[in-house]
Amino acid sequence: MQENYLGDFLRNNGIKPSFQRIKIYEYLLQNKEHPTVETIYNALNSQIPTLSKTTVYNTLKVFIEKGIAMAITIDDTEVRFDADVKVHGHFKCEHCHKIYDFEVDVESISSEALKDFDVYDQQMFFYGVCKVCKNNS
Amino acid sequence: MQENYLGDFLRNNGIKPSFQRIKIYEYLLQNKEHPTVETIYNALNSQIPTLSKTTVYNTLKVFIEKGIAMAITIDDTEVRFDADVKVHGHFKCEHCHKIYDFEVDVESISSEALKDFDVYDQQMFFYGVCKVCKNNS
DNA sequence: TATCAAGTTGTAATCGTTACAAATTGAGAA
DNA sequence: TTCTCAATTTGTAACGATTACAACTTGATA
Repeated sequence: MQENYLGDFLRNNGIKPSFQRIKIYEYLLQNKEHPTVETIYNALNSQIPTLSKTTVYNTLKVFIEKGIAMAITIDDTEVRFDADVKVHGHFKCEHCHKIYDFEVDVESISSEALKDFDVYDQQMFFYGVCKVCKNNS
Repeated sequence: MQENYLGDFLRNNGIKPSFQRIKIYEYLLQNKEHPTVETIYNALNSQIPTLSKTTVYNTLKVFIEKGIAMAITIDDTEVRFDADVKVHGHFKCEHCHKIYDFEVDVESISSEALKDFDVYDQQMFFYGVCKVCKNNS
């Protein structure tokens, strides 16, 4: 998890490993609660005082293009980001607003109706009340 | 599909059936390609010259609260709307930008990880290239 | 050390959405 | 019918996340 390792990882994915890019990717790896641009920017601004929010936007865009991160639009007022790019579902608790990951059996979803379609990406967003909030009410 | 029928339907769902609300709901029923606010507004503005875009926003919000429509945020640059509120998936073709509905076996998705969660809503967004665009390239 | 492309930064612009106050509508009461 | 009041509609202004853009900085290479 050192910067060398991250630098190599970025390079292997066709991304020139600048200091900002390494730090942003490192943040995504260490903070799996699907942070927003705002959250990432605020968290890193203390380490990188010159950081620009535009850089955060640019960098996440590069990560997504290169396939090492993905955007989670589970809430239409904010875009969140996730360094876990394997197919999995997201559950948003409407009470505590926390977002949970959950496993999905990909095969079982692929519908007969899509058999002649090329599917490159899948997003599954569930909404409701999580176990913790259910028990506390 | 007359206005009387729609009026009763809205009333039965706790929505006072104004002229604007009937027309907007009627539009959703007749145009199943998941229109945006902009599209709905432009389409109805000729029939209802005094229509305000705010009314379209307000009305769709009411429809969603009362459960007779849902928002489709398959693309983070535009919110689309659908009067079909039963659980189903949406596929967006990145080539022609058309959005297809597809059936989903709800039971097969509900994950073990969510067994103690209350799930009120489910969205499934798939992205790729549709059959038509595949064959044309 | 010079060069130049790539990356970063800050500001301004964009645009979908929401807030808000005024105008309109419509149902029930008098 | 006319009055009243709450609900609905309307238009404008404000908001805020994101993007455009131009200037500045960085770092690899010659």
